[in-house]
Amino acid sequence: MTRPFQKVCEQLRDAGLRPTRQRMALGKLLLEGDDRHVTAEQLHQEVVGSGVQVSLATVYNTLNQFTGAGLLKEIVVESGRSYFDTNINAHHHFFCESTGSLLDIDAESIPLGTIPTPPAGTEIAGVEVIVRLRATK
Amino acid sequence: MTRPFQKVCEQLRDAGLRPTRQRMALGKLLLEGDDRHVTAEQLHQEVVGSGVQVSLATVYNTLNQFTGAGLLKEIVVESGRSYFDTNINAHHHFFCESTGSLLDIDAESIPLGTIPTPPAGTEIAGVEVIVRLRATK
DNA sequence: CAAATCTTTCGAATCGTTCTAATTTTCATT
DNA sequence: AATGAAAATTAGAACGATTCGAAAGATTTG
Repeated sequence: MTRPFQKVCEQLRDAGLRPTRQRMALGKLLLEGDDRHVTAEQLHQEVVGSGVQVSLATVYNTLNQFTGAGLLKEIVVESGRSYFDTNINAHHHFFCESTGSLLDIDAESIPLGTIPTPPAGTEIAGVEVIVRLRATK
Repeated sequence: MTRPFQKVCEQLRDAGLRPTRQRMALGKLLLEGDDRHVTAEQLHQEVVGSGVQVSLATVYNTLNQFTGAGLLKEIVVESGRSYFDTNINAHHHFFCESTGSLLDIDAESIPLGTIPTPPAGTEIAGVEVIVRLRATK
């Protein structure tokens, strides 16, 4: 690849987001490479550690914009803390409360029967399974 | 029933919690009657409205103690807000993001296949399914 | 019934996150 | 390349949900 970050740049443009330095830096961390689960705080430390000056507010803004654009998924497993998942395919999670770590489970690994009909006036937006783990003694 | 709140009182004692005025007031609201989904803030307004002076901190403490004792289940569906469910049987939820309302789904209504084996050193503490709803236009 | 201990309580502090308003950057047009 | 307008970034304040620590209260023991 001659232009290594062209893909990230295009993803941003396609989402209607200008490829600013800050967004590119975050995009490189999030949109390339393996699937990850990050918190805003973690990501902020990481991007600053990589030498790019980005405020925490911008990290939050960007995570929310990426999520709105469908580039990320927000995962809520603990009150008071959000995780963002770079795997945007339908899938589920193991969540270990003692370590705070998330692990993907392929959607096919947990076959779901028919979901009951939702209340009138609503439709299903998504189904997520959280398998909570505890450490064995 | 001659002593209407004896049952609540016993539940508290069985859980190793002293039946204080505040806990009894909250217990009456939560442990009798139909299944409910409450936030700490909602419950606080309700108990104060019923004429019993209880601080919000005590509502939080009590909700956490009840949850620890298995009298309640904590449901996390939105970052920054916890719901507490008086239905402690295994079951799942519809969650409507636009109204913030939770609705129980019986465990049997969503048959789950075999759950993948959890990572070494951990065991499954619980499996919860959240069916996210959006309003139909 | 006083001392010692353990529990409960609530105001204040803390946490993660969002808002605000001023500054800086980006980008289309010249 | 310079211009201007729109969009993005920032530090810090503000916010809501939750937890903490010191003090008050209850219970047990001698």
